[in-house]
Amino acid sequence: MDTRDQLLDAAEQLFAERGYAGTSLRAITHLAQANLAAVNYHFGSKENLLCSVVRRRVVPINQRRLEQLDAAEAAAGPAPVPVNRILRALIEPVFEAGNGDGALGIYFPRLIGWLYSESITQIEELYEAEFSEVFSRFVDALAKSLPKHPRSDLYWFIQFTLGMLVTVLMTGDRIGLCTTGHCTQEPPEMLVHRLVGFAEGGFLGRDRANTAPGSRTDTTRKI
Amino acid sequence: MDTRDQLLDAAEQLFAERGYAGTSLRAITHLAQANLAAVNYHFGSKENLLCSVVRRRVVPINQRRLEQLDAAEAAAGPAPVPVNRILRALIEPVFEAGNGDGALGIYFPRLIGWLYSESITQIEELYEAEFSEVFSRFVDALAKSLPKHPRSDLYWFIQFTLGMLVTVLMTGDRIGLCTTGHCTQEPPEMLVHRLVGFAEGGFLGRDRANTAPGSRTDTTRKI
DNA sequence: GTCTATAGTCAGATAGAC
DNA sequence: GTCTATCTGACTATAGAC
Repeated sequence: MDTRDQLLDAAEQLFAERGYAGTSLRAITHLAQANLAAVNYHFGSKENLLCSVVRRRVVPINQRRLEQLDAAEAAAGPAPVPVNRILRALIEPVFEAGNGDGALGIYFPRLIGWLYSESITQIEELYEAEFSEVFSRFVDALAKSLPKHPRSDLYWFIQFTLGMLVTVLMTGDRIGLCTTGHCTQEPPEMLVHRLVGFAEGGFLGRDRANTAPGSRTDTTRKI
Repeated sequence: MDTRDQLLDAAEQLFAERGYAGTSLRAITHLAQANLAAVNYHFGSKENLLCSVVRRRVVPINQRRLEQLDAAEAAAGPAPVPVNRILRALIEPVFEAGNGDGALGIYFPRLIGWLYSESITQIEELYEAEFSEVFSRFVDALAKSLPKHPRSDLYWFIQFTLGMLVTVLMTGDRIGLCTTGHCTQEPPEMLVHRLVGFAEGGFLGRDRANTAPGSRTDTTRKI
C-alpha cells in the first residue's frame, strides 16, 4: 500500500505545518500525489487519518521512553534513578521519533504541539490509552528520587516539563522569530540537553531553596 | 459601539475554544447576536478581528509586566532583582488579564496558547512590535541577577518559561483530562506560584549543579 | 485500488436597501 | 450602522465507472 504511506507522510507534514482544522484533504492528497477520494477509501475520514498519523509515531516514542526508564532503573539498582536521567528518558525519545525517515522526522514534533491545542475527541481517547502507563511509571520513578515532594507536585512538574517540550517543538525553526533573533535553531541533542537541564532545576528547586538560605530568592511573598 | 465590543468578546471566546481556523465568522456573529456582515464592517476581515482581540489584551499585559519589573528594580535599588521576583513580573500579569471582565477573562489565556501554534502573519508582526521591549528588559534584569549565565541561555530559559506558561493556559480546565485525573484545576495565584517556583529552579539550576557536586545529578552524559 | 463527478454543506466577503 | 441576499469558492464525503 504505497498510497497509504504517502498519505500518512503528507498528512503528517501538513497537519504539522497548518494544524488539523487548517489542512484540507485536497492539500493532503495533492501533496501525496493521490486522488481526493483516497483518504476516505484508506482511512474512512479525516479524523481517522489524523489518528493513524499520530499512532504511527506515539507508540514507538512511548515504547522507547519505557525502555530508557527500564535501562536507567536497571543501572541504578536499588538506588533511585538520577532525576536528569529520568527526564532524559521522557524527553529524548520525542526528538528521535522518525529519525529513520530522513527529512520526514522533522514534522512530527511540531504536530505534537498542535495536538496540544486542537482538542479532537478521538485524539484525546488515544492519549488516554497510550499515555496512562508512561505517566504513572515516570511519576513513580520521580517519587522515588524526590521523596520529599508531594506527589501532586510531581504531576504538575511533569506537566510543566512536557509544556516546555511541546512549545519548543511547536516553535521549531521559527525560534529566531519568537526571540527577535536571539535564539537560533540548534541540533536536537542540544535542545534535549537544555530542556533536561532546566527541568531538572525545576524539579530539584525546592530542595535547593530549602538548603541554600543565602540564595537570591525572594521569600517575601509566598502564597 | 456596542456591537463592536460584543464581537470582540464573542471572538475572544470562540477563538480560545476552537482556534482561529476552527472558528467561523458565522459562529462569532451568532454568539454576539450581531449580523454576519458586522465583522467585515467593523474590522474589515477575520484576521483583523483576531488582531484587535489580541491587541486589546496584550498591550495591558505587557504594560503591567514592565510596571512590575520597574517596581521590583526600584525596590532592589542597586542590587539585582531576585530571580523569582522577575519571573513573577513576567507570569502574573497574564493571569490578571481580563480580571475586570468577570467571566470573560477566562478565555484569553487559552487563546494565547492557540496563537502559539497557529502562525498567522499579522499576529507575528504584532508580536514583534509588542514584545521586543518586554523581552529585552527582562533579559537585562535576569542577566544582572545571574551574571554567570551566558546571555543565550537566558533567552532559551525565557522561552522555556513562556512555554510552560502557555501550555498551562492552553490546558485550562482540561488539566484533569491530561493528567489522568491527578491534577485538578487550581486558582490562578497557585498556578503562578507553581510556575514561578519551577522556573526559578530551572534558571538557578546551573549554579546549583556547579556548587553541589553531591547532588543526585547524572553527569555521565553531557553533550 | 484508483479514478471522475458531484452531492451537500459551509466558508469569507460584498452589494445595496433601509 | 444594520440588515438581507447573494456571490464565489472550498470543504468533506460518497456514488459509481473502470
